[in-house]
Amino acid sequence: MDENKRQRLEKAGWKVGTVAEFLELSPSESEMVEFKLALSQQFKSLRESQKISQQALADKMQSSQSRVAKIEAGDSSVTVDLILRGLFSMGATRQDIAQSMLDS
Amino acid sequence: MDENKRQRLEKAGWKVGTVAEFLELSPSESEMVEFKLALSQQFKSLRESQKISQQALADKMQSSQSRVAKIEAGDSSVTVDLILRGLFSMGATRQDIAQSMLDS
DNA sequence: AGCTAATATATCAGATTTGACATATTATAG
DNA sequence: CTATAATATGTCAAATCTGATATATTAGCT
Repeated sequence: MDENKRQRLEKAGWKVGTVAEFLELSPSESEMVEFKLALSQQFKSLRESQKISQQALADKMQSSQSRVAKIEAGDSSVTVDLILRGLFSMGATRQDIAQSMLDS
Repeated sequence: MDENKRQRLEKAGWKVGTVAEFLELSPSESEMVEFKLALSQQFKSLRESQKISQQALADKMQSSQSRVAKIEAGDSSVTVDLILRGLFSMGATRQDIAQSMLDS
């Protein structure tokens, strides 16, 4: 956001800041959120590249379609463990995951 | 394990196989275990390199000394999320973690 | 338009994980 | 050896996460 816009918004009574500030996340909490989001995105693109439905993937990873949808939606009720389980179930390797973390 | 030893052990009535086979882990489960172990090790060496006690780290990451010990012991009751929380609390970056995953 | 597969969203009981705590064991220093 | 700090291990109630289920919404097709 440019400085002009920020000043206009603040003059109009809006609190302006980062998402992390708004949610009152500590630095390490922010990192966690970003990390999880990066994994979610890798998860979604990997599934799409394999052209399988959420249901098919759910079966493969022994979960449910709704959980897969939540993973891809970045739902806060999803753990990194579950996302990783999915990635590995799709055949991703440790290297794939590390590489994608470096890229994103 | 070399083939000779395997044959001797099997003759003696021992089941011989990988840890994964013994624990009846699917390939993706094995990957998860390895992944977690790699993170645990990074966690432990990072803490030791920073020369802080488990208790001090527990305070920093808002956990408890016993949980930190369990993380470093590779206890199965520990999630990747918790390990990551610790790593980020110690100042590790996404890049640090990815890099260490590639190395290990 | 309709039809249908795919995806999203909400809820919840059961399962798992957590921090806290107690206590045991192991280092490390004097 | 004896303190004592650090680490390990076990337990458990409370918090969190999960798969299942139902249902809503969207996408793709004729």
